[in-house]
Amino acid sequence: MTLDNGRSKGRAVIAQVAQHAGVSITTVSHTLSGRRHVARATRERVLESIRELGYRPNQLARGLRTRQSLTVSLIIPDISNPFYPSVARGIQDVLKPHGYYTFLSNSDGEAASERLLIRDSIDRSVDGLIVAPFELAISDLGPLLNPSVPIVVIAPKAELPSNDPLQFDSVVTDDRHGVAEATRYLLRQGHRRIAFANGSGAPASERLAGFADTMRGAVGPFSEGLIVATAFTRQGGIDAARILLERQDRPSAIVCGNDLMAIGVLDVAREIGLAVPGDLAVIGFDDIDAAELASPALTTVVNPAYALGRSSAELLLSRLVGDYTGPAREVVVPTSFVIRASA
Amino acid sequence: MTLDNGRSKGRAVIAQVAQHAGVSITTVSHTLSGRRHVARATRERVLESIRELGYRPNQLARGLRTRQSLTVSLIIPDISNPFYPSVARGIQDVLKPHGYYTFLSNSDGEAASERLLIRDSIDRSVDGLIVAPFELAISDLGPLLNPSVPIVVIAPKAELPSNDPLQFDSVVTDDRHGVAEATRYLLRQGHRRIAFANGSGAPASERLAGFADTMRGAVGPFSEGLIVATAFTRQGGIDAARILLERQDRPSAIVCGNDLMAIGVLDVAREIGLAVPGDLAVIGFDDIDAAELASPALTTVVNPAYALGRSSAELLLSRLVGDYTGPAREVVVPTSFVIRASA
DNA sequence: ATGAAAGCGCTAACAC
DNA sequence: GTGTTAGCGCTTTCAT
Repeated sequence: MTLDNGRSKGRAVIAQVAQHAGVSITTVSHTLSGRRHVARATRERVLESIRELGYRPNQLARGLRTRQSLTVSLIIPDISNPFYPSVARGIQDVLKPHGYYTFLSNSDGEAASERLLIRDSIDRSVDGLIVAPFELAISDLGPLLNPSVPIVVIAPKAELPSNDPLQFDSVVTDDRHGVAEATRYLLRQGHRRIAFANGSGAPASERLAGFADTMRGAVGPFSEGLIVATAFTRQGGIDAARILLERQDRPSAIVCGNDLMAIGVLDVAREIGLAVPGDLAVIGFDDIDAAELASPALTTVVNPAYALGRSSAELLLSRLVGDYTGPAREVVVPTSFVIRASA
Repeated sequence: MTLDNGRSKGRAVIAQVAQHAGVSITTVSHTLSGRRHVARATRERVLESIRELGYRPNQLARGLRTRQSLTVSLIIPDISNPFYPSVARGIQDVLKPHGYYTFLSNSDGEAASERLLIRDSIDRSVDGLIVAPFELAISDLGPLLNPSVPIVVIAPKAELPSNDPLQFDSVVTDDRHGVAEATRYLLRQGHRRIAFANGSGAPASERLAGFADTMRGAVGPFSEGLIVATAFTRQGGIDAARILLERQDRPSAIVCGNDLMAIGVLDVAREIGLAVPGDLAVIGFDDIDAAELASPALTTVVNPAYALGRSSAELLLSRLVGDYTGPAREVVVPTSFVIRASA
């Protein structure tokens, strides 16, 4: 017998429903999908069988057949970094209502890992990808995307050579502008010896540029020693602060690559007895929840994580549901600047 | 022609590899899986074809056939709640090395949503589930799990009627004990009017019990008014504090259902000019990153999120790889108590 | 208004 | 050591 009917245990499959209702598999399929008319009486009967058997369609099988898995993959550096949960939430809030499930993977910012995760995701037939690359250059993405699955990248607004066109949909924040605004604020307060505590990876360069551009414009060439790069973590901030604050001519203000680093800077300021903002002004980036909680509360550039998530998902969705097939788009999500107590 | 060969675009499939290498599909499959010996020369040829065509097996098809999707579903209330990212990270850190991908879904703590997500996950043929139920009672899970897919629940240690046995693998924290410890600490400091600001949902009852038990033991029956239940959020803490601190005989200490609430309590203490811990001692629960950052830094019960994640994934994994098929297990992850500045 | 049958891309008996 | 073939559970031509 070809049909494993009467399998009393386990999930019912479509063939059992068909037999139970006395119709063909095709008819069951169509009463479910509504893609073809089914006589009222037949439909009722099928529906009743479905209920009785507790039938639920197997999405794997469906996906194999339709080439649509209703699945999306989100690849970020680390969900433990408080910036990303909101991004993830924003994405899911727009995707879930459309029936998409989301794979979440942490790349730890390693290029090899990012590459692997993209490949693996595609192997799993995801319908789309949202990637926040950290080490991987955007130009590296192309070759990985052989079968053209839509991807949107979340990144700092890139200073891309204007000759090569946008390759992928992307949602970007104007990190450069955000840091510039923060730096100008400090300048206006009269600070002149301002340092920049940077992390590494994708977000680092634009943030640095925003700082360096502004400083050069205002005070001319400035000491290289005022720029130090560690990591985008609290410890990174601690390390950077130790270096910066040991200088004989220590800075009166430090702009940080992100809030986590700023919190680290606050740690060492407290440790060595520097009053913030009296002796040292500190500015962060991101505006994670903890920024407001730090003492003093962090003055920071807000990186709208949730909005970033939503926008990227909307971009992706427009391709998934097929109402957009045009060239790559870039949506810029504006940053803003929030003045609290640390500067 | 049955075989869609020469499809110059898109992904190569196994049949193309087979043809290119001049072998059968079976042989390709076996050189990949290693589940049957393939002559060295043949294998080399196949491998070369695979490389040349850039072939990658379709995991959906594989999953359909093998009934193993290498996929796990994680259902939590909200990834934006700072407690959960570490849980998620812990899970992924143990699952990913074994090839499992993780679906992440937010239930927002609604029973209907939790139920739906479990069903949908199963429809997608996940190999296992990890659920942190908020509204859904554990006993509600049974019916949803018709085809026995392994599930592990992350929950506060339940006071289950000792007659009915454990139904599912679970990893629990001894919330009751944790809160009791915190309460005893306050008692030892001489506090007598101690209030409890609770949230709602699964974690609420055990935490309350830990408080109430201890209080009754120490000071006898105490005013019901000292217990208020709002929500496990910062705003919930604010609401609770307003109620509690308006009393003519306001408490000298408040134990909170979680850190977010404690932070909210701190907000109103500051607002109405109460010194913490001088005028009011505050204790939280969870020890999220922000707890240390709050001012004053929160004295709190540490709920080891990352360990919870790891343990639950290990429990699940033991069933997935099939070396455990016994009865449901419960692993208790101990809480600890960290004394900082708020109490 | 409904069915038969082909096949999505793969694995695994069952041959030889 | 390798190939043939029958599915996994579904959707979708193509018939009638």
